[in-house]
Amino acid sequence: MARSFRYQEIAESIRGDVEKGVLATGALLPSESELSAAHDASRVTIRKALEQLRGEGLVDSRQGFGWFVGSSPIRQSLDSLETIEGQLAEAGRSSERRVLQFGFVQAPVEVEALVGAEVLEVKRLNLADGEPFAYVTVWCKASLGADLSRSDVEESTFVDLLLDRLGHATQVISAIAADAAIAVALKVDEGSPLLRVRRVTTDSAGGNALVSEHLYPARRTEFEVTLSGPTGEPAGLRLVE
Amino acid sequence: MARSFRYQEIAESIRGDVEKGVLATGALLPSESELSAAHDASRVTIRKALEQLRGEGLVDSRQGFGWFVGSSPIRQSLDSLETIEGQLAEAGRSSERRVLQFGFVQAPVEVEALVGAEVLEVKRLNLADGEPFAYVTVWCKASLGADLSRSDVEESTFVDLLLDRLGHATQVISAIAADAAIAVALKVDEGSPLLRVRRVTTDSAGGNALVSEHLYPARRTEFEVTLSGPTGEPAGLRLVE
DNA sequence: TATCAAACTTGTATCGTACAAGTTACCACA
DNA sequence: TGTGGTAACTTGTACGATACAAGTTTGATA
Repeated sequence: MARSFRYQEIAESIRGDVEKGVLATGALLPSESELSAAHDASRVTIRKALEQLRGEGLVDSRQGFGWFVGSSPIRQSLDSLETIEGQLAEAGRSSERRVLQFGFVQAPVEVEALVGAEVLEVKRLNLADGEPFAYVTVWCKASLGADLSRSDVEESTFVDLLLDRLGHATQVISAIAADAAIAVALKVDEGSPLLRVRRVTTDSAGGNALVSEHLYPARRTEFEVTLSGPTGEPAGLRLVE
Repeated sequence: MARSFRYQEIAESIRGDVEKGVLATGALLPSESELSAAHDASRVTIRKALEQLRGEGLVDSRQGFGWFVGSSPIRQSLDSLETIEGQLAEAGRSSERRVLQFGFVQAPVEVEALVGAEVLEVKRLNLADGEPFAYVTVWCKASLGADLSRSDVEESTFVDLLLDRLGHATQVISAIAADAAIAVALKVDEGSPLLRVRRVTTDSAGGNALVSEHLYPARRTEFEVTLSGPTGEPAGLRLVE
């Protein structure tokens, strides 16, 4: 299936050595030059393999010192967790998705500026184990929405449906109080806090394709962010239920 | 000061061409091969320069098509902004920090499990332009907190004070309703939604060092996340005021 | 007009080399 | 005996060349 590259094979080989060998954290690996000779590959390729394993938390290195077995097996599992999107899709697949509204409408002002005046508006309630989990509104650019049916959006996520036509996304996480209609749908008290995620997804050409708003009951939902260093970039972002 | 590399010089040169040239978004750049010949550098170096400019949002590319002037000048400034931590530190430096409580106390149960029974507890109100901006509680492991004075934490952030002794961090973003005491401090109505960030920061050895809770008025604060692809990892996470 | 192939483009894997910068071990000298 | 300098390692990174995969455009041909 997936083409196998030299550096991936080497990464697997090293992973095997590390896992079956003494797995004492801190144990030193052979130097890049030695690995290079042993696997008959250039140092560049060896590094690529090692950095992949570093990404998984299996090994780490210090300049001038060497590569050693990683110290924190907890981070390892944390980092390999899926992102929000993956988890949302997963939750969506394994649970009920109830479409509350489906049709072309005049876009709200703040949406019109992004994807045009006429949009496909879909309001959807996601349930997990029978309990309402998220209240989602998607405004989809008319040209993209033209091919979609109500049962399409009931069965799959927008991301799945349009995967190859979408680019990157920007999310804004905020909190609001539940209004009456949403409180009923999500089975929470009116005025209780909700996590709100507003997302703008671009199409492959760079224009805006989707605007969506996701509302989660705060009592049942949290976002978890892992930062690689005290001042570093987030290494992963996931939805915690 | 900063050593100048070939690819950085080339990036500057291309940036100049793009900015003074026709800045119509979508305008095509010379191909990598042509740039390679023009600057007498290998394609690898040209690519590195172009990818740096892509990181700034100035240019973008499509496989088989070419490099063109970036389409979204807004994203440009967005992406170059600092991460949450940087912004928090920035906000802290340029504004008032009022210490409400400082002392060693018995840790709350959920904190005790992470950093031990006795902790340095600091409650702090951050203000920007005289307005309360965040209500922060930090529980610091006793061994680390022993060296800190009240004026230390009033003048600097914990991250600044302990920078070289801290490792990575995990954040959880959630929403809660304001209780009476916090509503007064943040000048919001009791029961109004707050964004809550709970963070566990490890020390360099991998153990837990700090537990903190940051509360932001939801009406004034949001978190923004940029995703590199529809199902990709978050490329950046920042605090939007 | 519709289709297919050729000639572009970027994307990525691989080889090589050179040098900067951090770490360790050892040897000479006070 | 201790101390300092240096040599010999290590990783980190810049740069070069090449090969091929894969997407896009263009033009020739049926």
